[in-house]
Amino acid sequence: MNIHEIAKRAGVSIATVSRAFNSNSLIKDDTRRRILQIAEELNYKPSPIARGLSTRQTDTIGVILPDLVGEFFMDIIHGIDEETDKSDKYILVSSSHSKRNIIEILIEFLSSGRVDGVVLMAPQINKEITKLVKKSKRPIVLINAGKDIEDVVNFHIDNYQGACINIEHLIGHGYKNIGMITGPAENWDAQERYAGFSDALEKHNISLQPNLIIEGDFSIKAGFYGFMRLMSQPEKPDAIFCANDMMALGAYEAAKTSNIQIPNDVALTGFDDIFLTRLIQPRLTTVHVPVVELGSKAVRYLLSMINGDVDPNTPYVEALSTGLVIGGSCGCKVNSFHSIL
Amino acid sequence: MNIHEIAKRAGVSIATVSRAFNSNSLIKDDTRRRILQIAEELNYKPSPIARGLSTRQTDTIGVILPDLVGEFFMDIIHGIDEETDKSDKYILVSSSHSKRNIIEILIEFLSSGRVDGVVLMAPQINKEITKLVKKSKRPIVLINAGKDIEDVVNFHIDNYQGACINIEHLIGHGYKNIGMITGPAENWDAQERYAGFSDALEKHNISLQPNLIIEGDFSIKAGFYGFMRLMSQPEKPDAIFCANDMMALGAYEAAKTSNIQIPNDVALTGFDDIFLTRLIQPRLTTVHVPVVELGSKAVRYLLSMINGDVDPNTPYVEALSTGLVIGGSCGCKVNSFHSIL
DNA sequence: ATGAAAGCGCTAACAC
DNA sequence: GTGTTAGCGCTTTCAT
Repeated sequence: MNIHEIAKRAGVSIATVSRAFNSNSLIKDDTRRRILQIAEELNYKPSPIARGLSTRQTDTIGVILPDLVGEFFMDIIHGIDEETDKSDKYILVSSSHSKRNIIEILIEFLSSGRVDGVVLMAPQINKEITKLVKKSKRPIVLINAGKDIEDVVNFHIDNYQGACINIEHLIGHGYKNIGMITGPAENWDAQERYAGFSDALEKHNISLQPNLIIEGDFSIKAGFYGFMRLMSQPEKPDAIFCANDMMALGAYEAAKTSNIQIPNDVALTGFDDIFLTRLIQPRLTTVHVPVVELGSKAVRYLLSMINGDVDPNTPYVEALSTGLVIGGSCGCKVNSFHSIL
Repeated sequence: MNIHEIAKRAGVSIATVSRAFNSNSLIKDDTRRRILQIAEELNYKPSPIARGLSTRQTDTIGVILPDLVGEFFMDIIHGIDEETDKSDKYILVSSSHSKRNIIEILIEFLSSGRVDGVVLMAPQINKEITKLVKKSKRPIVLINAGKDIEDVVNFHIDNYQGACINIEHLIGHGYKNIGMITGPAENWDAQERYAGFSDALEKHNISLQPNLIIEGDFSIKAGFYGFMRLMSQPEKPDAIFCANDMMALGAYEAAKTSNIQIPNDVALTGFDDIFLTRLIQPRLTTVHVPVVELGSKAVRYLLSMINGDVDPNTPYVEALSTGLVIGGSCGCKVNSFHSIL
């Protein structure tokens, strides 16, 4: 069942059939209806592949992620799917978890004509990638590329602001000796969260005590041992900010092991708002990160680059701001239990 | 940069260039090398779109899922991605979460020539879907379609067996009054898990006590209230099998609320092996479900249907068997803590 | 072993 | 308004 068949049955040329499906052209309303009618009966839809060959448009968006495990990536995909769904676009998902590396996938996507544009998230955006992005014919939107990447289109979470509100909340509680278990030094999110922490303290004239800063790696384990070390010092912190929720969970375990009460003995906050934090007692006070929205905003922007609503060559950076989820771990009185039922 | 350009530079016809890239044809090894060499230098790759128009092959697999949130779906995608990656195939992911329904997506995928085959998971496979599947020109593999769906290709988790080993383990501990919080009656997984529970009891001559069976809906809430009801009866269970881990978590909360000790006062087991179960104390004894493998096995089979290694019209059903993850909640002595660090 | 040419199904000038 | 026709980039008979 192809365009010729429909043309024959409708007694028109294939061009007319094509016009009937590409609404904008000039074609008598009557003929269009008749053609669409016939097509409907024969269950005919123009082939996107063939159309793609002609128009260089495939109606599909490439999504490249560093990995495919974990809430974060799932939420990104979810956000993208929600948005592409509305515009009848499809998503081609690829991750660089194993042998294939990001660059290769990106090049393949771009040069093959498989996709009209790409949403790209890489563990770290380097020179090579930015060069590729800038000289690409197809639009590309980066996700979480780091806020220093400014000459491209980049949507990212405002980690700095998230850390600030987190710390200011702790300061509001009156804590003075605020410690932090950071993320890995080379990680950009981690750096921003640390910067927010440090600046928030400074802003409120609270001295940052180096011995209350411990470098972690975002793992439960790091949270566990980080907490242990912090609490076994002579000068203990009265509050600890964990750079992510996983480490906060490790800290909870450590607290339980050492019989330390949260928040009475020490307050605790996290970052990410993963599902798990709702289930522990007291519920963790953490920073909500709008990941689904990150995905949908990024792809919405990509779509408007594709259809020409915004100039693909104009750099654009948007930071999605975060919010604080209040649990009991910071010292607030909340009934965390109701939230899960 | 297209095939003509390469042909011109290599001083051959486009047919020869095409042959050079489609290894099987007969072409002088020398010419092939020269052509490939030139293509390499010019960074040329044949367009999959154009090739698709000719061959009706797109090297992409459609993946249709009921939703995109949650560990389960992520793991499925992960498994599929791992496998398609190896074969240089791409995956087009779509979910039917919102307005688009499964049938529409399926039809679109199949009729549009966008994909070479489909991995399909629907909340429930009905007559309409099976009909579509059977008359489809492109191969389709179902996931978790229910074990009664036998005239198609279907990979599913062996829920029955999982429930059996779970219950037999409890029986091994010596429990006699084993209760269950089931899943929703209309859910197929739930039915199988209940059947495994019931048959395991019967097999070991333990009477099933109707008042120890409570219907839940897989939610934390259902687990909470189910546990409460079970434990407030005159004849309490000495062990409770929750049809999924989420309900088990609810049960943990209920136990904590009511000051009931697990496993001393009552043993508890779950099903699914979600990440969370590793973090609670005592760690939950649950059934590990090989979801990643489910995805990769399904797509591997699909790929061999596509390349003709197996007959696409021969029905095939495979049940992936599950394993028991021993935590402390069933009464076993384990140091559950080490497992997370 | 290689080339010529006819598609694959559609779009988009251009012509009428 | 509608038809004709030349591509889009590739594969694949059929010749040679």
